[in-house]
Amino acid sequence: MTSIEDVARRAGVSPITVSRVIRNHPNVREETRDRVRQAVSDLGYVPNAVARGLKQSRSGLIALIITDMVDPFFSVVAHGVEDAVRKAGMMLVLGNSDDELALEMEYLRIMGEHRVDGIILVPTPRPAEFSFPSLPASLPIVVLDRSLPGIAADVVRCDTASGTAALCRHLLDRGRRRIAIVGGLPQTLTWHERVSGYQAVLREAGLTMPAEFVIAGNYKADSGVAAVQALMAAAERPDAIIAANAKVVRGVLDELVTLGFRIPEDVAVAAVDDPFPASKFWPRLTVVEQPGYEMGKVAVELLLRRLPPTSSNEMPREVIFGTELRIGVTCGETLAAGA
Amino acid sequence: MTSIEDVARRAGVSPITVSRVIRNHPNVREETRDRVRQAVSDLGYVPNAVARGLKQSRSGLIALIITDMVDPFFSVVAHGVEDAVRKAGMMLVLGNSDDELALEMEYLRIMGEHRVDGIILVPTPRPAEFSFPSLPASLPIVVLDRSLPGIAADVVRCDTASGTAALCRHLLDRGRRRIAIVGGLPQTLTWHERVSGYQAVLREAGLTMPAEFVIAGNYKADSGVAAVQALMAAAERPDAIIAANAKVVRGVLDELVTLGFRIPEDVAVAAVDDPFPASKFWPRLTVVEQPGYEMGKVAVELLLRRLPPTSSNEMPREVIFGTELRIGVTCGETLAAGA
DNA sequence: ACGGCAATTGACAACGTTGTCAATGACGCT
DNA sequence: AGCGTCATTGACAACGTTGTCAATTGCCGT
Repeated sequence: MTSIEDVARRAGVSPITVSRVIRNHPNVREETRDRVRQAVSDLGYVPNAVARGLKQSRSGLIALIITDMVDPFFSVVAHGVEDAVRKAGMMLVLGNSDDELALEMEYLRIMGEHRVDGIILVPTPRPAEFSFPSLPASLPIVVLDRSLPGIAADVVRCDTASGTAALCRHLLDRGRRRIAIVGGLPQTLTWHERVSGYQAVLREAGLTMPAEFVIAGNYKADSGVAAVQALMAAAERPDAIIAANAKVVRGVLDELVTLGFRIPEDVAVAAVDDPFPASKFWPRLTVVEQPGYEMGKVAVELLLRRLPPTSSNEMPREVIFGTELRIGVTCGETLAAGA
Repeated sequence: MTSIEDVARRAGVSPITVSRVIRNHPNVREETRDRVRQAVSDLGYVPNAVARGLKQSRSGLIALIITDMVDPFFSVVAHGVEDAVRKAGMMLVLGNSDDELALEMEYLRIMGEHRVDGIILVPTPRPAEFSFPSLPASLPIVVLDRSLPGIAADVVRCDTASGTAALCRHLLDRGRRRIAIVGGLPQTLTWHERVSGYQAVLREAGLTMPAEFVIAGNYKADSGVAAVQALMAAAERPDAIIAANAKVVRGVLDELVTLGFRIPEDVAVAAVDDPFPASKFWPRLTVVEQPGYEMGKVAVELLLRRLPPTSSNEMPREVIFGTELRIGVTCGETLAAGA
């Protein structure tokens, strides 16, 4: 591999001068600059960011660890992160934890070893006593979408409690009276929020649902399938189902169709996150949308503030976004009140 | 940052011995090994992969450059790549070119500078005379999904010609006689393939479509919207539309609904790629699916073969996958033959 | 002509790791 | 006892870059 020294030799200057030309330092004579540029191009020299990273103790890498890169929500988040990282002149390193703690730990370790300059993490739930792997001290972390108690980190998330509440109110408005909520991963902040939003609205409306109408899962399609099977096999069936995210709603819809139920005549379906984002689609689901792209972008901005040379030591900051209700056709016409 | 030397000092050994312990070299006495491990843990030492990378001339990074990370197909491809890369003990660096040549070039440059060990590239179309940016020599590249003439690289792609042909035949079977195909990016191999599959079947069936029934685009939703507007404003409307990918079909469906057309009564809709993968969904689109996950996985395998120490110098290899037709409800009942 | 200043260029060392080779000691074999 | 072999450990240098500081040059004003 040709190095800066080869270029220097060819241009008849010292390696340092080559380095200056590459980094556009002002103090190089125009003529020297040209000579170096010529040598660079003659030799096909490509600067070595690894060596530079070693010398400067900054790798130029930003890590993103998400739980499910195929989930439309996280895929949009990742896009927001990618754009912002690139605009900052850095590179994105992506890890998919699949909501497995061991994998997340593995990634944190590897990324620490690679000296990424910062980490954006969607943490998977962990036992309270669980300790963080040894990371390079002062490696800034931004927690995204969920919470991670005991770590002093900036947080970016979305108020899905009020979003779910809006969904729930919409269903009540449409005359639904037996509403279930399904599919979120227990011990995640996001599932907890969604359930509280749901419960708050029902309490407000003076309604009580059977405990079996709240069914946790794993935020994946099979949770939706299993939940529908359980719900529709019971004596008292729901007339509406709120799915906890875009993948769960897929399972819910699938299984309802498979079992022969009509949507929305028999059961209304709504979801947090849009399985088919930014589209009116046909036929359109009723959903609340989180601003995933923005969330990713802001996470990067928070991270960059913590980086040298401007590295700020402010208190951790929490940025909370709102959601947007998008009404589709899966919640049906108004039914006669009272189920 | 604590370094291997600090650990060595604390354990009363030389840095090399610490290095051996970390890398599990066999030739270290058990007692020494323990002492070093203790020191590592006492000091919270994290090995520096940047320094190691510099010394060994391998970064442990694999780069993936895709054209649209939010597209369901590429998002699944990326997942396949991520899994395989992790299992190989490396890290994934992700770039999104947005089908812009300048961005792709920028990424290739940065990734070259970072000395990634290999690149998986979905190339965006480029003028024939366009030259590749100067990359470190011998940096292996695998071309994914499309083609990149003039580069000796392994290729992984999918035979969407036959897939599109199957879709087209299915539509003919259902009685459709005026079939349009829309939305692919001109000059991409994939769009070219899809159009040829379509044309081959029509030729076979002795049918001729107006030239306006083939409408290129940019593989994004707005291509679908624009195509529908053009098609449905014409005197002779199609009775079926094949969308070139998952995002285009979204635009197609949206715009058809917006304009008041019924699916499939007025127009059948089919697509290459599933906007909502691995689901029976409701209501189900008729699509041909590409095995994105497998494609990503195989791309990594091809790349790894080219890496030291086993680095193979075999001729470039091309792996071509097949597609699977999944029949949904958007192609409707059989119509009377003859439009 | 001379001191002072800015522009330009370079020497040296260091970032943290590991490949190569050598040194040391222990052990078994003849 | 003398030899070779193996396990264990370390010294040195190098990977490619850049921060720090110093040296050189040219030019200005007085």
